[in-house]
Amino acid sequence: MKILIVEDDQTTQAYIKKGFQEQGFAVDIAETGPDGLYLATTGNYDLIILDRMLPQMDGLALLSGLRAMANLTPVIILSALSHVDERIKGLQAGGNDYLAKPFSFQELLIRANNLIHRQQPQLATTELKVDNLVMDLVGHKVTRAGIEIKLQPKEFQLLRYLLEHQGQVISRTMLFETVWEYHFDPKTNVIDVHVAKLRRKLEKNDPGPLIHTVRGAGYVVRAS
Amino acid sequence: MKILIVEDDQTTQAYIKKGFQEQGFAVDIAETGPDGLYLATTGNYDLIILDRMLPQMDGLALLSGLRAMANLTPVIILSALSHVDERIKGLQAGGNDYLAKPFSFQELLIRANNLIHRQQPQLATTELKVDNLVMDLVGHKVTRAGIEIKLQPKEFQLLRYLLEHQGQVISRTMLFETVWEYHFDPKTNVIDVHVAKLRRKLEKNDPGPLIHTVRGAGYVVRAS
DNA sequence: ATTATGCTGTCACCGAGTTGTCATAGTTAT
DNA sequence: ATAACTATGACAACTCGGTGACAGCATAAT
Repeated sequence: MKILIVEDDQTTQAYIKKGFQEQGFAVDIAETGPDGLYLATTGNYDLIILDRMLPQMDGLALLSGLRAMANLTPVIILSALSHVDERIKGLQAGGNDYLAKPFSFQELLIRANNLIHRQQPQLATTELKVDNLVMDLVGHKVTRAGIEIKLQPKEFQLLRYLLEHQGQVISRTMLFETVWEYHFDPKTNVIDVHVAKLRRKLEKNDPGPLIHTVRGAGYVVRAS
Repeated sequence: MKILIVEDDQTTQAYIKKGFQEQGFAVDIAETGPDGLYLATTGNYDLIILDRMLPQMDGLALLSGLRAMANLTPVIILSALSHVDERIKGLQAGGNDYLAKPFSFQELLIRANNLIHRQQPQLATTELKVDNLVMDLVGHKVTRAGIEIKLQPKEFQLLRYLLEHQGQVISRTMLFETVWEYHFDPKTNVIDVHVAKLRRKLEKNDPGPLIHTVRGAGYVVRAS
């Protein structure tokens, strides 16, 4: 995945760049409108993040130009101008989304992923740990105290998500969204069932519980 | 934090409601446009989530009506119509954000938090404190002077609400509305009972009282 | 094509954990 | 002193999560 950031402010630029790189994106930068337009038309990007106010050229002019060339790369507009009229102008110029500054990187990332149609950002991590449990994401292997534990795919995904958020209580809603990709309440106890199976496997050789139930809220993974 | 969901589809409605409740929001529901408008104008909400297509009344009509009454509560519009023109219409009618269905709850939550905590995006609180008591909302853990205190779900909710309003006297009516979701006078002393249990747990290791009774009015949390 | 195997989800039941009721005791204000 | 309000212990009712058995599906092997 390759994205282009068109932004003259050094701080913002660095902030976004670093964030996306950590998520495994290839990032190019343009600091001026003309540079941006040139790269955008030649670079074959999956996404363009465009600052509204640029030296030499308004971001929206760049965008209009790009669309005039029938280039349909998704564009997220960043701007300090958050008023409705401005947002409308941004969308009318061909922007796919409009984010007012200051924004959180997490939000930008979600919107970016939405536009790229990517489900799960690539994580930089290759191993997840808690207590004596190790999850090797690359080798798809889980071991506890050195003993390998065979997990089924769903169990693996589930454990992965819980480990990625260890210490946080994860609600069933969150699990349905991310692991099952259900975007409604399915009125079922699949999660409970899978958690039960996971627990049995994880606690077979070492009875220390890792997945804790938080009644009325969800589950947490933590060492204690 | 109190939000209103105006949505006729039962599934979506239940899904969003549950999700927000898990995050500690108080949630009201309206299924029709007129109901929604009535609640929206009288309920003093922090956020309204509005379905675009409602029986009897277009969601946008509701929104226009609301804005015409100078009500500025942030509104997120949900809609199956994702085309730019539709999004523009939504923003023009006074919407603060526009989310196309199907959407993920996490995205909705982020946008909701952004609108509610506009001044400091993404710094939604994750910890509440008073004196030597710390409530970790993400990990669902409560500690006093470093010692963990185990709370039952209702006790947790109750304490959370009190801490979110520390220094303010909270009436039983308010607690019934937000923590118990009773919208009438239930003629019971559940609250007293739960406060008593809470106090016992909180004061087990450090007798300094945190929850103070205000005779005839309710309870306050403060350090002294 | 048929069979075998393994994975995922459904369901019903059980029991632990949680919550509310009530009776009684204690406290405060007038 | 009395009335109104609040605290609390014991218990009953209920709710939610855990679990085993099984069904449906997909994939791989024959």
